[in-house]
Formats: sequence, structure tokens, C-alpha cells
Amino acid sequence: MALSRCIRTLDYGVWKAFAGGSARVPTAGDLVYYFPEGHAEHAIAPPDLSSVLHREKPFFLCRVISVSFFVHPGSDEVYARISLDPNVNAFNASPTRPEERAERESFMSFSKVLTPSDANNGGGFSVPRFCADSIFPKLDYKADPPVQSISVQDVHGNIWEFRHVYRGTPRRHLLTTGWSRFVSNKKLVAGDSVVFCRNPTGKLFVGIRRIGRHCCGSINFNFSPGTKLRYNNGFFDEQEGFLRNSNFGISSESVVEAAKSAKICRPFEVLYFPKVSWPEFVVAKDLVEAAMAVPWGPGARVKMAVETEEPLRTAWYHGTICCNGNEEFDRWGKSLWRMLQVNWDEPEVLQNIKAVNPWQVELVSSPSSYPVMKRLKLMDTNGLPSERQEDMILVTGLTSSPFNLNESPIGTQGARHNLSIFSTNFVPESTKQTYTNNAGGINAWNLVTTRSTFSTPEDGSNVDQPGMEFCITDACKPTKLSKGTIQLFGKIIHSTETNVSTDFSLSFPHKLLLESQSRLPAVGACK
Amino acid sequence: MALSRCIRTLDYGVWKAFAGGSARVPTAGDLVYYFPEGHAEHAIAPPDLSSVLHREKPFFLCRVISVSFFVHPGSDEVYARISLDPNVNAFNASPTRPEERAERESFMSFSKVLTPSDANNGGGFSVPRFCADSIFPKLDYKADPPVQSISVQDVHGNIWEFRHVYRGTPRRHLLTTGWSRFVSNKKLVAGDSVVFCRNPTGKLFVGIRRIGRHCCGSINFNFSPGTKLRYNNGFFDEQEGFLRNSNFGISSESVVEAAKSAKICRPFEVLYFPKVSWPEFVVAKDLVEAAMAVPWGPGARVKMAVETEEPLRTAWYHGTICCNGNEEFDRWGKSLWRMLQVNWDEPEVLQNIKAVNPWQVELVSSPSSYPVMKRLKLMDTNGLPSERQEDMILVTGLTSSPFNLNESPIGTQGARHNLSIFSTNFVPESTKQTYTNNAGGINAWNLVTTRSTFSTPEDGSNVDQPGMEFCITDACKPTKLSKGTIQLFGKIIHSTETNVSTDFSLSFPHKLLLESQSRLPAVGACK
DNA sequence: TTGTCTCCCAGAGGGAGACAA
DNA sequence: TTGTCTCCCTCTGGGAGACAA
Repeated sequence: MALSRCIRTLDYGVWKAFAGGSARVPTAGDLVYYFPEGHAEHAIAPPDLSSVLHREKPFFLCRVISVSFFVHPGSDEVYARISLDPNVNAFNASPTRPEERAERESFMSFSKVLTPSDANNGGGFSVPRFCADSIFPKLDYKADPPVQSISVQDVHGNIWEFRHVYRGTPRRHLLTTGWSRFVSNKKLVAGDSVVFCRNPTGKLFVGIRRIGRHCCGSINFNFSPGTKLRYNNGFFDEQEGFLRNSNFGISSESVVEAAKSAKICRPFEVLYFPKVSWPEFVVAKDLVEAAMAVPWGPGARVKMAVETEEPLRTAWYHGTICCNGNEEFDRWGKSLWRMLQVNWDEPEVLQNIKAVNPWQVELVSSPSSYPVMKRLKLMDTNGLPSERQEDMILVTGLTSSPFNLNESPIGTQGARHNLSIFSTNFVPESTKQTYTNNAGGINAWNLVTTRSTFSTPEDGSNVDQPGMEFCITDACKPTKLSKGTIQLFGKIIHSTETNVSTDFSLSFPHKLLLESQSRLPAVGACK
Repeated sequence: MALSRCIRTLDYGVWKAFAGGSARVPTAGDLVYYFPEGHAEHAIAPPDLSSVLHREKPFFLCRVISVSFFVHPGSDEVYARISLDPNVNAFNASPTRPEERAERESFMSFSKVLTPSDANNGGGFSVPRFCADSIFPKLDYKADPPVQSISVQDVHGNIWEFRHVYRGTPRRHLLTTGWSRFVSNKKLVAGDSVVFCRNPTGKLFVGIRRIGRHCCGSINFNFSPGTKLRYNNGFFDEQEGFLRNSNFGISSESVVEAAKSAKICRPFEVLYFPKVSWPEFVVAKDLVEAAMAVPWGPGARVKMAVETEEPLRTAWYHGTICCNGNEEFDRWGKSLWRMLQVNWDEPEVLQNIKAVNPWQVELVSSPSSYPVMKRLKLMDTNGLPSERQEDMILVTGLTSSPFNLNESPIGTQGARHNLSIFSTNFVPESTKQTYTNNAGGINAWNLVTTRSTFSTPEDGSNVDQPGMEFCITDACKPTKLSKGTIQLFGKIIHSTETNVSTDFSLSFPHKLLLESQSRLPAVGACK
């Protein structure tokens, strides 16, 4: 085995698969807002930004110069480095090449939270049928038992061999030989996720997402513009080998440096650690501006999607905006960071999240009994409210591809194909699995199926269509579902037809917004 | 287990035991010569010293300010940091406190090169009786079988538990339970050495010396004055854990910086990695001056003790000085570094050691049939040859304590006690073991017992007397020994008495020289 | 005295179907 | 479909004496 001390860069496809559904990074050329206050929350020590930030506008519109993808040499966890240029007009980088985008979309991955049986060192890995069918090479089912050896590459380039067998009564897919070694070497425990990923050529990759991650550990990952990446690994124990919590941290100096650079309009770089429940600090311009168009008033009812860590799932929490926040919600020019003060209905759960960002929450109802659906004031590129104003469903992070929304008029065939995945027997079960493509797609925190018992096309072969990302979580336990409904940002969509695609297509009139958000929803893991 | 990432400092006693017999460090206050040319040989890349060194005097007399002892967090190997001040008159540090010296001398250690049986993961560790008797706690031999659990601390403070049992027919001491885990965790292989060490309070320590060490690896241990210690561990492999060769290196920059500092009379620091067969570059002033007093002439016969690495043993190689070297041997003011060119009798063995330092070799005979014993010209502290000149045996690295030479008149009781160790059955065997105290003592390369079958005091309890360091190597295979002889620097000492202490005491008339050399023989591992 | 061998037992590792959720 | 259980086999780990160097 080769030394794996060097900092490795990853292809975006692999990176995205391993980073997980809540990890979103912008693309070179995108416009974003950089919030030093949010950046500061990621630092291991509170940086002093008082001398750097302008009181009236403590955030910066930036152009994304480049995004690089890395892997921690110790824990296998991934992170990204984002180069930003506050001089938004000077950008002349070429946008993402079409073939690159195509490649991204043909990466397919499947993630599974390890069960105790999976993580026990005595046993194997129970492979969900979906993963076996769509990610792994096809088994020869004529053999008895059907068995093959699969070679999977981890983020360091190391090859792991697993015995993949289809056996038992009833039959199921298992990884046996090799799995135990993998578990012990990677120090996996129940609750961690493994991600199997197949690139366009059929090569398999395996990644890891660990539970119980806390960004601000004692180990400092220093990074400041112009200096080389320095790192402390900090994950090694003399007798135990790897420590599970191999924390990175962002130094407070690097935050101050980034903010200073932004202030004086010089390019800078930030590191992004995809971790659940951490608010993003580099956010898509359109997303921010759309959120700022919402009439956030005291007394308004909001809800927020929270991904818990163990096991990975999404829960919705409701609350009421109180009047302690920034009271001039509709004005630019004050700190937007955590400007919304919310009294949560279940304060014990969100006791540490008193103040949230507008783009983290959805308006459920305004104090004056606003419509249930979220209202948006679209703004033009100058940040001024546009005259167009209408009710719509804000679907962040949704690519056009899954439902062919990048074509107008909107086709329904793609939607049927892909939504049919929801309506197989696979969906209504209580699972903790994520199937993602790596181009964005529908994120777990955006699209939550509830009470979905759509009628099922019997052909299961549709499931390995590329261009999808969704998450099946505990939130979609079946339990006597009403037929044909889906929830999008709190809106229960009722389907009276077995094919629900029309409901979706009618709900997405604003192609421009959708597209920009699919490319750049937000940076940061929290949603 | 606690994290062991930090650079740990060690007590000298433990450090010395683990560093091995050839590892010698000066004491604060000592006068030494610093040879940048020798320092350069330790660098991972050849430093350019041409602009720094004075052609006529490319070495520097320095005062030792302090010596600190460290352990590599990955490999358990030890190294030292030596602070030097070229301004020798400015020194005002207090010399080593007496109680510290006393503590050093009461450290006892025993090293054993692992046999294949020891290092096989299937088995235990065969404990030499001597180690069990003198280092380990006493077993209760009335039990059947006699067994105890011993707790041993490694250089990181981790405690290892071993089951120590005395069993088998015939009976022998073994470490069973716990040993295998230790071997695999430390990645020990046959040929590595373990060092068991007992401090004055009876606490046990265990250290490691690995074979196949090469200082100049790809990993750079940068150290330069005024900067913090930076280190790359470089010993970790993704799937294999520790790599065996976790090399440190000295950067070429640090060598140049040290030489520059010496040149401009500013204090600096160097790192010393105790490795066998590496020539020292910080050498005791007295040792250098004594060596320069020897009439090294072309054609003179010399011999040199060489410690091989696998297994650890000392061999003497003979050769003849040829005329290619520095031809003005007796003059100061030219580079002394490797000034002696030697044609070795066995060139194939020492093909890489064409040129040696005067203090590495002994004069066997001058071209004009000089006496066999090495002649010394003692010099006063100004470096001028003193008028006193007489034959003597140069015993570097010998403390006064083993033979009570620090008392005058010299007692013989201590000598009898300690020399009796040589004359037990333990000695004449072919072993690869080292028993050391940690105050210097007689080093393996200084005192080699040959054909020693001194009569034996039957009381084996004498063997755990502190205050000794000696090495029993393959060089002392028994094979029909003549009775009562010992070889010191080539001189065969014949003992006509069963107690040979008189021979020793008569051979050491120069207490001053002995004492200074016991405190500061040389820095560097080669001898 | 101690290095190495073989023997042999206990227990971990892990591969299989049963069965239930 | 898949999580967990139990069964049971295999193999390694490692503790013991035999025996020879």
C-alpha cells in the first residue's frame, strides 16, 4: 500500500457522493454571498471581526473562482476549498464544461447507514437490493449461490476486495469476506454510513460518513490565502490506531484574513467541511435574495428542516418568529446572519438554534394568516424586488434533470420514470439510505416523501437511471399512508392519479430560479 | 489511552537505556567540539557549507548549554536535542546536580535482540534469566508455576501488561499474555531490540531499538534555531498502520544555520539521533584533543570498533593509514573531520568508510613499531600539548562508578562485585544482549570481554548491582578461553587472580581524564 | 540457559440459513 | 426486503512441554 499522507484531491463526482446529500458546493463562475459571521462559527476559536466588517453590510457578494475537493488522509472524510473573488465583474473563468457536467451526472452512488449487524465485527454487510442492482456489477444469478468478488477503491486509492454473495432464504445480497477488515480498518461503527459509488466506466468507489462529527475540535486545520495547506492529523492513538474523531478546524486567523480580503476586494479562499447541521456561510446569491424577499415578520410561523446525525434523517421543526431579531427584515444593509429569532415549538430540541438565517427556514404562515405556501419576492440581479410576485413553491437544490424541467414544455416521462422509484416497495419502508447522483438533484431536506403509496410500475429496472438524488429516511415511515401524496416544503401534494408527475410540473414554473439554485444552492451543511 | 501526538521529553535514565550503548550525550557545561562537516552527513540533502566554514578551522569549540531528550511519537525511537554555545566563557549553567547523577546511575536496563521465536506473533518472549532476576520483580518460586503480571510503561506513558511465567522443562522465564499484542502494536520484527528498564523505585519501562534504521529518509525533521520543532511523522499507512521506517531527517538548512551560528558565536541547537555506525559530530573536547596527540602517521596500524546493526554486536576492524589524508596530522588548523585515510584489511566490509576521525580509531602500532598501547598527549585546556605524556589505556565512556574510580584510593569491592557478572555462566555464551546502567559506563565498543572465564562467585544476587554498562556480544564467544583475561582497546588484560580488579585499577591512573570522558565521550552513534 | 519445535485447546472470526419485522 | 439471531465450522492465537543447541 502506498503512503497516503499527501492531501488528495478528488473528482467532484466521488466527492459529492461521499460528502452526502446536504453537502453542496458552488460551481466556478457562480455568484454567492460570503458571510464572515458564518465563517467565524466554523473557527475553532472566535475570531475578532469587529475591525474588519462593515456594520451595515457585513457580507460580500463574490464570484466563485474555483472549487477543489479534498479528502482527510486519516478519517476518509471529505472537504472542499472554495476560491472566491469579491470583484465579481473581473471573472473570466470558463463555466463548467458540458462534458464535465455530464460526467458528474453519470456518477451514481448509494449510501447506507450501517446497522449494528453491519458494523459487528462478526458479520457481513447486508447489501440493499437497490445498491446491488444499480451500483455493483451484475451477478450471475444462474450460479448457486450467485457470488462475485468486487474491487472497490477508497478515497486514498486503496483497493478493497469484497465477496458479494446472494444467498439465504429468502435470498439477499451480502458482502462477506473482506467486509470485516474494512470495518475494523476504517473504525466504522453502527450509525456511520458507507457510500458505494460507480463512475461512468463502472469503477467502484467507497466512501465514509461518520456520525458524531464535530467540526470545532482541538485540532487546527489552518488555512489562509497564499500559504500552503498545513494540517495536523491528530487522529492517531498509540495503541488504538486511528481515533474516530479526527477533527479538523478552521483557525480564527484564517477567518479574519478571508474577511479582510473580501473587504479590500482581493480574492481569497475558504474551506468547507460538509457536516450536517452547520449553517452555510457561502450562499447562492439567488437563494439569499429570494429569502430576503419573504415578509419575515414577528409572529410569523416558520419551519426548518434539520438533519440529525445519528441516524441520518431529516426532521421538520416549527416555530414562531419573535420580535427580538433584526426588525427591518426587508432592508438590505444590516447583518443578515441569523437575523431571524425563532421560538421553536420544541425548544428542547433546538435549544442551540435560537437565531437562524432566512434561507434556512420556510414561512408557513405570516402573522396575518398568510397563505400556507411560501411567498417569494423575486429580485432582479441588482437585488431590487422585481415586480413579478406570485405564490410558488421554493424548491432549493432541485436539478432540472430529474424531472426534465430544463426542457419546456416539461416532459412527464422522466418524472414518471424517476418518481416510480418512490413508488416501488423500496420506498415506503423505514430505511436510512440515500441514493444520489452527484449533480445536485433533490436533497433529503428538500423532498421528503410522506404517506407515499403511489402505484408501482413493476419494472424495477428503472431505478438505475442517472440524474437523481433523493433520500429515504425514517421520516417516511409508511404507517397507513393516504394514497398518492408527497410533501414539498411542507406542502402536501395530493395525487389523484397514479402518475404524480403533473403535480410536480405544475409546481415549478420558474425555471430560472430553479436552475440557478440547482447549480448553487448553498455552501454549508445545514439545512 | 491518551493521545501521544505531542513530542515527549524523557528522563535521561530512560532515554539512555533506550538509546543503546553507543548513544552518548554530553552534560550541560561540558566542552565539546562541533563539526559542521559531520553534522552535514546527517542531513537529508548535502548542505552547502562552503560559505560558512573557515578553511583552516572548520570546527568550533562549544559549551553545552543543555541537553533534552525526546522520543519519536511514532516509532518509539529516541533522540536528543543539544544546545551549544560557541562562547565557551559565558557559560554559567550549573553542572549536573549530584542527586541527578545518582539517579542516573541507579537506572538499570537490559536489552535483548528479538529472536524469530520472540517476534513470531504466535509465541511469547523468552526472558533471559538475567533480565528476569535483575530487572523484573522477584517471582515467587514456591508457586507452581511461578507466575506474575508485570506492568511496563513505554515511552509514551502507555502501560503494557505482561504475564511473566517461569515454566517448561527445563524451567525458563517467559512473557506470554500481552507480549503478542505488544509485538504487533510496535511492529517489531526479529532483530529489533527491546529494552527493559527499572528505575530506582522499581518502576519498569520498555523501549525499542529497531534494526535497519537509516537516518536520511524521505521524511524531513526540520529543526533550526529559534523555530519551533516541526515534524512530519510520515509513518502512517492507510491500511497497514505504522510503517516500520519512520525516518527522521535533519534538514540541510538546519545544518547551515547551525554552522553560521557557531561561526558568529551565537548559541544554536542540534539534534542527535542515536544510530549505530554514524560518526559523531559533537565530540568531547578532551577526546578530540587526546586523539590529536596521537602520532598518526602514514603506515600506522589502527583498528576501529564497528557496531553492526543486525544483530547488535561490535566487531574490530584493522587497517593501515595511507598517505592520502591530511599529512600534517599533529597540527591544529586543518579540518580534522575524517582526516585519517585508512586501507582496511577487510575493505569489502568497510568499503564505505575510507576516511575516519582520529577519535574513532586506535593506534595499534606506528610505522616505527610503536608500543601496542595507545599513546596520548594530554593537552591543557588551551589545547596545547601538556608536558605530561605517558602510556595509558584510553577508556572512553567509562564512568568512575563501576569500579569506584571516583574514589581514591580505588576500592576493589565494587570491582569484584561487578566484574563477577562477567564471570558467571551468563557471560561466555553467545548472546546478543546488553545490560546497561545509564550513566555512561563501559560501552560495548570500549569493553569487550574475550576469553573471560574468571572464577565465579556463586552468589548470583550480585548481578543486579547498579552502576554498570556492558555489552555481551558475539565477539565474546567462549571457545576454550584462557583464564582471566579481558580486552580493553585491544589490550589483553591477564588476570592471574580470580579477582581482576587490581588489573583495572592499575590501568586507570588518570582520574581527571576518565571523569570528563565519562560525562562526555562523544556525540554521534558511530564508534 | 534458551531458541525452536510441535501439540493442542480455546476462542475469535465469520459464513450460513432461520425467522421475523 | 433486510435486520438480527443462532448455529457451527474453520482458523488463528497462543500457552504448554519436548528437545536440542
